[in-house]
Amino acid sequence: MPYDPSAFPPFAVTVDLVVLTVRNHALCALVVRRGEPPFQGRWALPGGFVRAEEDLEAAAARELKEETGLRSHEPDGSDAGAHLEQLATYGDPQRDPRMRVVSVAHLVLAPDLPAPTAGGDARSARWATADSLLGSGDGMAREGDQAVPLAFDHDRILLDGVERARSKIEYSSLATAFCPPEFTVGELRRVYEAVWGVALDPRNFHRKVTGTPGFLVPTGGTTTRQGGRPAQLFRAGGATLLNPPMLRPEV
Amino acid sequence: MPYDPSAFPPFAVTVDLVVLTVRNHALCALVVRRGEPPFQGRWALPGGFVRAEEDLEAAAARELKEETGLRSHEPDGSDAGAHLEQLATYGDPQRDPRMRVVSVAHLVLAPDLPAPTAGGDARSARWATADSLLGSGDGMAREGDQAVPLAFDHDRILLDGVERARSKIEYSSLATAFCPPEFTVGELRRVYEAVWGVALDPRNFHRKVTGTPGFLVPTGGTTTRQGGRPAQLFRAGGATLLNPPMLRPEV
DNA sequence: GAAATAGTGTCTCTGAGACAGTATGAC
DNA sequence: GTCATACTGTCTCAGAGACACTATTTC
Repeated sequence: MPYDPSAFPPFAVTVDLVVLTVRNHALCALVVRRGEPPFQGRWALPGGFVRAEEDLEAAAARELKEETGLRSHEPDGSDAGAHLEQLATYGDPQRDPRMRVVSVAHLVLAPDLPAPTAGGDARSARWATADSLLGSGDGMAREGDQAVPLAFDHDRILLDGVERARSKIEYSSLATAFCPPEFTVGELRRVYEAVWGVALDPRNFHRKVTGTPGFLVPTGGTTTRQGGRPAQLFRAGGATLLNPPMLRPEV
Repeated sequence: MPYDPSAFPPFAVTVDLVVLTVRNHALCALVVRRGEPPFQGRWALPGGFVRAEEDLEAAAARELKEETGLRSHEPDGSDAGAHLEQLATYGDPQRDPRMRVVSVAHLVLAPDLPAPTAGGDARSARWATADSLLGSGDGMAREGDQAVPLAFDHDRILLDGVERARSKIEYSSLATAFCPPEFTVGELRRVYEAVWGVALDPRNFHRKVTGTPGFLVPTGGTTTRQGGRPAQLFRAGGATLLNPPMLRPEV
């Protein structure tokens, strides 16, 4: 097939967002209720069309802002914005019943937030635990007792996003993206426990994270917001790749 | 922006391929010479348009077949095809000077092959070492003594593909995708050495790979094609994730 | 015989996990 | 005081890396 720009099939390109946070010791994802067909009334991942002169990452950052008010991280690392990275691209010809849509999914990791602000085209938005959305592996989202799958192929996209997050906090410092700017070792441990769904030994965890160079930087302050003995406050250090990595138990 | 399929910007969607192999103890990538503008006469990654009713992975497999004659791996793992996986998607509005093109890059890992068959729209195709294409980090492809960058943003795509391959053989059994169906421990070690650009201790490597469950399965045969004492032949075992992982030195 | 590659044994050091014990707050 | 959490120390075991040594081929 010659590379002929005048004869290409028409595609729509969208971005979809897997926005994850940790709330109440559980990994949660942001879902919005669809206001129009297809899948009207069903829950879906936030997202929308890429504009004609817009980069993919810019489109993802714009949708994130519109749906949650969150800013994404600046490349210089200067702000407290959420982490945003490209996840994967989904282009099954049948994934949207109306037309050919290729969606570039992005993964967003954010600290715990107030209730989401439903903006733009979303009738409503909410945080749902990843477990309830992914069900027992049957791809059904639980709403009350009713099992309803997410719209389009968003179950698959969410699963890929959750798995990316679970593996990436092993060898990178990304778990700090789920924490506020200052946090304790115990709070960071609860992030790992929520994302992996396991219990970790607090003593070994403490020794490990404080001993990994560049992971945590003490800020000097302390807090007792978890009760018990005051805990040192830390912020994320400059390291992005952890060496040695954090190991997920029972792999 | 409402999800309105009748008002979307026009996009072209392509697949580009980072096809890697190991030849003469060096990691090599497949490049094709462009026959038309833009970037006429320059080297580029193989690729082409996604067809109207074609899945992204199917388009990548089709382009691979057209440009190299290689079949990609069937999902049931029954054949000896090359490994193919999605890499990332590149959609800078300026990446193609003619129009808005979003390219879904795929990574292909293949055993050493005869000279590539230039098919379809490629004037010619060749294997070039990753080092020569990536230069000293300056993004220039060497041809003789002349430094010529790859077309479009293919330098960036190639770099991402090489980095994916380098990291993925650490924790998966994908290094066997560079080997013929039956291979020796020494041949597998030379794959790691070529991809990582390091020297590994043959004795520790042997103990490690033969001790990792599910990585290698002895076929019973032996070969002396490397000279010296006859070496056992192995084929890839069922394991895809290695536990414990192979560790890249000096990280 | 020399040279080359394959494969085993053994030592040391690092780090993960188990878990005892101490420190410091709220009540 | 009790309770909860933070933090430190110590033990054991697995595995990575260094490297001596043996095995089996070609020349």
